[in-house]
Amino acid sequence: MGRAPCCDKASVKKGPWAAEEDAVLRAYVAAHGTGENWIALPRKIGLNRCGKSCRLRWLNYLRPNIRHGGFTDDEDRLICSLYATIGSRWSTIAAQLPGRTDNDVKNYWNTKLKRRLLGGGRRPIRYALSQPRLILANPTGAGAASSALERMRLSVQRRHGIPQETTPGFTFYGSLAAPPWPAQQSLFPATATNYSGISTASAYSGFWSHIQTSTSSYTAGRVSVQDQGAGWDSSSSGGTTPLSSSTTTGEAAAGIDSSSSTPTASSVTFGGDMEDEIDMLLRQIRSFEEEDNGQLIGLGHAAEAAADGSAGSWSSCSTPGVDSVFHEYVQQGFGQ
DNA sequence: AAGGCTAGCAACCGCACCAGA
DNA sequence: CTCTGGTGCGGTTGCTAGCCT
Repeated sequence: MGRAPCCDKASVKKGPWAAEEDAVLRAYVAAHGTGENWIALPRKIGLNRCGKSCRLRWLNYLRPNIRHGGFTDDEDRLICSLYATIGSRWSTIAAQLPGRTDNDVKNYWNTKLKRRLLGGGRRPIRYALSQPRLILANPTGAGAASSALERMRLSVQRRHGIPQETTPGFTFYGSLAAPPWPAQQSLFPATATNYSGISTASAYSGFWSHIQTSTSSYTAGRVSVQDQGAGWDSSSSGGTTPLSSSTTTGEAAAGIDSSSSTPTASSVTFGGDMEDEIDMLLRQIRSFEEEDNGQLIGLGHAAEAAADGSAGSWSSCSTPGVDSVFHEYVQQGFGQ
């Protein structure tokens, strides 16, 4: 049984807001604030709009100190870094950018940054790329090379010298001879959920769960990671993987259209709690930064550099201060 | 000049979370 | 404890201006 709609969709006005509507909403919020019920607000002020639409209009457009467009290089880098770290948590990313809204950041990422860094996308690029595009050696499916996820994954694979798997799917995780981060070093006091209870496999899958667009096939794969990761201790991570399960089909790596499902909070978390997750992410960041300061593992030839630039290298968008951003994020109560 | 195509962006949709009844 | 309704969030869609052929 579905829940009742918040308003009568058939009777409320949709589409672009008129200047008069903006003025009415702005005047009301200026006088009464936003503490009241958004659902009841439009009726109260005589707007034939859905309450959610009013809220969205206010947050994304009418709110004071909103900035539109003109993203700076620093903002670009911060968005890239945070996206690489926490995935598509646009509200969290936007919280680090004063005056920016999650919608703005999301649109900016989807229309500019993603294309710039990863190439490809829903719509073809008309302009020439400054660097050659990476051609996947393993085009297992029609969309394999165009998947942003795959590009990110390949980027990290290259960074860590992980050979491309001929088997599609999540075997990437299992192919790690050793986790790419230092030994466990929790930033948090002991909690009910002990970090040591989480395998490197599930930790890594947790990291990727933030970057991966949520597809139905991926969700199936992730579930298998969770289910099986519990029994996969670090001592077994160098060998065969429990991830090459029947749920990881070629589709999982083939760049399935992300429109097939709506990601949810529960679908982007893993078997640990929030603190575990943040802890793991911080170590991941540190690991990347240590690599940047030292030598890249297993990348010895010039072709990699060219490929890196075209397929989405973290180094091209990492921000030195991302660690502090995350500390701040944690201190602020995980962005709340 | 006109039609087609694309990028950019505003807005909508649907789901999950959470608080209060 | 369960249910209900409001809110927040991320993904997707649709519109429009501008560019290209």
